[in-house]
Amino acid sequence: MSRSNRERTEQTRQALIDAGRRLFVEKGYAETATPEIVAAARVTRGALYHHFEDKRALFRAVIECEARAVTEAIEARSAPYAAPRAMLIAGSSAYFDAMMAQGRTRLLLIEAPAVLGPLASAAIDAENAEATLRAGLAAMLPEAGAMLAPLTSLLSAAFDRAAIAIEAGAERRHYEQAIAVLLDGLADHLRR
Amino acid sequence: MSRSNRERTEQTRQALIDAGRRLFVEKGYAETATPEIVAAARVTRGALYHHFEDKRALFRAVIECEARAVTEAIEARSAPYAAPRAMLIAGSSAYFDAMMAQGRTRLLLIEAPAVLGPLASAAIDAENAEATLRAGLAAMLPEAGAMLAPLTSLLSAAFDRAAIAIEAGAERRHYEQAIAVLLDGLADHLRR
DNA sequence: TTGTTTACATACAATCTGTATGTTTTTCAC
DNA sequence: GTGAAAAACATACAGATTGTATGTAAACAA
Repeated sequence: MSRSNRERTEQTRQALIDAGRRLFVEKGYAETATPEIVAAARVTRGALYHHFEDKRALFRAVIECEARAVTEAIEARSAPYAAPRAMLIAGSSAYFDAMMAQGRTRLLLIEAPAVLGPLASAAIDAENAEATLRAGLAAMLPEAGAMLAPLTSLLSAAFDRAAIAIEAGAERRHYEQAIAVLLDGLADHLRR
Repeated sequence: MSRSNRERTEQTRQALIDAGRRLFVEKGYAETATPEIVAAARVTRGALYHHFEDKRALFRAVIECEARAVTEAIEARSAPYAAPRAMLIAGSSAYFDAMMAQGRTRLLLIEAPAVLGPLASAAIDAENAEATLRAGLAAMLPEAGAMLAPLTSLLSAAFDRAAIAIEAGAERRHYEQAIAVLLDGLADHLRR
């Protein structure tokens, strides 16, 4: 059975990304060795280094994949709503759901900033989940003005921390309430 | 010149912590090799592994040192005030000042969670800077009730993100304003 | 069909980590 | 003060890892 080059590449890359994801989640980036990854993906290290510049590049591919998945989940669930506040509530709920996928908080919020650097990691976030939040806040808080960007950033951090806490076993309801209080307080306060 | 064992230990440990700090800040934990650290500290690897169980233990010592320094700075600057809100404002300003020490955001907020794990890292925070914040919030928001812990956690995350953004070049004033708005909104909102 | 490019496979060099095993100072009991 | 014991290193080593260099086979293009 002969595969075209495009097929081979696609399948090999995907196998590496899948295996990498599993192992990075399970043991973290630093403790996962490339021989282990390629064994799980049923390829050789030669294939890995042919398709990715180095181990970090594979990790980056995994991260971009995950970030995209989260964004899509959020947008799908907040799209049905028109009112800014309803969109934000639905979006935040979708965010928490999406982040419950095995190990996502670890990958996106803990490992990625350390491995890719805070700037690269922030850039990936900014063009994904954070973009949705920013749009929602802009609609809900037209009076925010120059503070929109900082507020988006701070609230995004709050969401992230909540996701980590929930994954660590905290009561999700409490954190969703706290987020809602934060948002409503903001809306109240800026409206004067 | 003969040193007592206590002196020897103290000096060697400190030299390792200082050198480690410098290199971990400069190149990150993963890219810093122990031969490099001991060379900078003018000791041998034998000394390193005599005083610390492994490379991670040295890193943990560095982190605990930094976290303590931040806490002390915050407490020193918020102690003079009595009113909760004034304490929080002074404390947050002190926090940003303290976090401007070269590389502290990288060490405490980026590397530590990845190297020590989010739980260990959170535990260190909880008994340091976050404890002060929690006390301040409890005084400022007596009606928070069961939401005090989650709110503390979320606001702490906001502070951290702000520190990272400021280190990355963002306008500090904007972020301090945004934090103030968040806090005041919270106070407003919970007061009904 | 044949030359070239792509997609791997294998072998290798350079490091790095933690450990095991020496050696030299302190310390402590007498 | 001295000798034993423990602490504080120093050195050597085993195992493992990363990225690269080089070799091969399969697809593609002319």
